[in-house]
Amino acid sequence: MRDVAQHAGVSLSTVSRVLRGAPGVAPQVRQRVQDSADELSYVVSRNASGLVTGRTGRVAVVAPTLRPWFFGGVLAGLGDALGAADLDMLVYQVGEVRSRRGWTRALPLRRNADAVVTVSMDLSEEECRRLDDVGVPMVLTGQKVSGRASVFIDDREGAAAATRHLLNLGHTRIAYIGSRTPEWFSGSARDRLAGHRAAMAGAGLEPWSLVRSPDQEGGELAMGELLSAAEPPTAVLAEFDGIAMGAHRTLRRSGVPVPGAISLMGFDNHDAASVLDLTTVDQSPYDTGLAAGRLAVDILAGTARPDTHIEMPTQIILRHSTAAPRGARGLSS
Amino acid sequence: MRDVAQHAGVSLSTVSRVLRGAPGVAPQVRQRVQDSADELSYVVSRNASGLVTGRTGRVAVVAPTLRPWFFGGVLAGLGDALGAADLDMLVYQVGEVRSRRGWTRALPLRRNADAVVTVSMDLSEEECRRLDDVGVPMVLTGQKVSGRASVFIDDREGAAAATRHLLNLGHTRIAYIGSRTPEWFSGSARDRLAGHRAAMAGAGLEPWSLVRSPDQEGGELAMGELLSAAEPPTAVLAEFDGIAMGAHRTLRRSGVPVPGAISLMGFDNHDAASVLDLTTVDQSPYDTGLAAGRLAVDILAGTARPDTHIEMPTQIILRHSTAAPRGARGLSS
DNA sequence: CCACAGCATGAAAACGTTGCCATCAGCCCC
DNA sequence: GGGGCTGATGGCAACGTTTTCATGCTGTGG
Repeated sequence: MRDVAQHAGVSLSTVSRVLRGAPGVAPQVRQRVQDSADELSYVVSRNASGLVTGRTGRVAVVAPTLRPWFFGGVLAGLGDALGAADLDMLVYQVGEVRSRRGWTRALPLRRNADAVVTVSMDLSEEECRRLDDVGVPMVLTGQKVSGRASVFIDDREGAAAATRHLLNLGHTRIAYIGSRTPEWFSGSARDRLAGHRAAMAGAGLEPWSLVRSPDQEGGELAMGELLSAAEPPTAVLAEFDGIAMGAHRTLRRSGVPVPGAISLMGFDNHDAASVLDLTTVDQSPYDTGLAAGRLAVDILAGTARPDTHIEMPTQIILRHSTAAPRGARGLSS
Repeated sequence: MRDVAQHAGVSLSTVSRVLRGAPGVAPQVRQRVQDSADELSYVVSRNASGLVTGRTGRVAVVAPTLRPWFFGGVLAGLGDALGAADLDMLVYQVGEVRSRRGWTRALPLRRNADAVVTVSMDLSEEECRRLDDVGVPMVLTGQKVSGRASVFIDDREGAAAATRHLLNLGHTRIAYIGSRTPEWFSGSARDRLAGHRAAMAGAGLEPWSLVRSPDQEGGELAMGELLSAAEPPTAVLAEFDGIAMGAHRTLRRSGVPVPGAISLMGFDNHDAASVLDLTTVDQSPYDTGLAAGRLAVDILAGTARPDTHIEMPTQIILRHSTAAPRGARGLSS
């Protein structure tokens, strides 16, 4: 910066003003400084400016993992929203050791980010409070916590709608394949199961749910089990597309026609759902990320309240993996 | 930090030494300072320390987009590798406007990151040179540029091996579906096509390749075209799994059995490839990211040369979408 | 018993910016 | 024509660290 000042023949203060776009600089001088900066291809160090302003120009994004397709979409949305506000995006993967190191890892954020966005972290109340200690605004995605900025979908209603779709087609023997890890039953897994159960209860039917590992294999195994039941289901709703894909695989291998003998439905609208012609509940991770990013920006700007809740829409995507059960003549009503 | 010093009853210097793990502090004092820091849940500001050391503790990751599954894997690997070295990961999406803003966006990195990792950016020589101006070490992934640290797979050989697999099964009418956007023919697209052509030439066969848009739809359309040829192919190799999935969809809709009538092969081992039982060429984006992250760390530490090349392995994953053509009795030899 | 080495510790400068205050010039109005 | 106002500009302290250098203390060898 000193070099630029010298090159333009002005003081440090003036260069700083120009580069910050602050007022109080003659247009002519402003231009000259701008040119000098460009010529020396100079950019301000966020480090130094952050030191004095207290703002870092960075937003931390915390996710349990980055591998699944879902997170790429969210990150893309976040990146676009934050980039538009000239904020940089710091990405942290806290991994499965969250219970032990989770809050420790949160600390490095302390004065190194202006805001924190969590992605599908499924934080407990206590963890939320611990993050509050970091002292920066926080936006949660994938979960809804009262009093805190959240961007989420209505998992409960999504699963209920999916179930109603199957019910309306005339199915009565409907099974649900859910997931949980040995130590973790995620909030969205809980909500989807609850939504399914509520819809079943609404139709006066007994729920029939299996819980397996949250991956394709879980779906494969669960479907195998369902196929060997005394009276197999005529429709299956999976907690998410990955499970549905596993189930689909078992069905294909067993020669069970979909939707001929069994209707299959997923949740999330995974990239590959269209390949399998899988009926599913669509949600857009990109839009979720975009909304969360914008919310973070607005909270920082003071134009949004730090307890804003944004519900993202879900929508049933009808493809060809669901149909009326054999022998039915249409809507059950 | 001052608070910690006061709390522990020592000077700022000592606190700094302890927190940096620098030698020259009595074990007893070290412990006391550590405890104070923990109690006040204090962490150093990377901003301030970077200001004086010149190191930012951050590595910038630049990708054209973050949406596709591939990038999530790379980011996960990078995050793990960088996190292990206590480096933070800054993620930038430069988008499709790369031609215009590409080098402009590179500038903000100037003194805000210790190293730059590009992911599948397919940089030209000139763009590389422009990035050199940033003045920090740079690691390229998804492309091989001599004289610069690169992590890549051998796309050419992967495609050649895939082609040989089909040849060995006895196929002779093999089509290749490649991709390009109106303005962009990526390096890996070029290499895979070249590898396929070389293998075909090695077998004394004429290549038969189509080029479409780089998505499922491109695959669907191309497959439609192939099916209406005078003599359709008995095997199809797609540049990547997304295209193969599109092709698979067309085949399914047309009632063409796979691999009964047509063998289909992809590239990349997409999450969903296993669902379709698609034979494909495996590469691990996670491992690529991990290797690139470690390489960046090593270059920063001075233990790796900044022109190191790392070739990641590819491997053919045999599933059930490829088989000998009808009427063949086995290996062609 | 003295000199000196070696180690633990503290003091202060420096890093690159911003923000406040002072200065200065030009202008308007009385 | 002078006083006060406005707007442009420069000087300087401060931000929170690291790093260098100085200082004091302890133990050791001559």
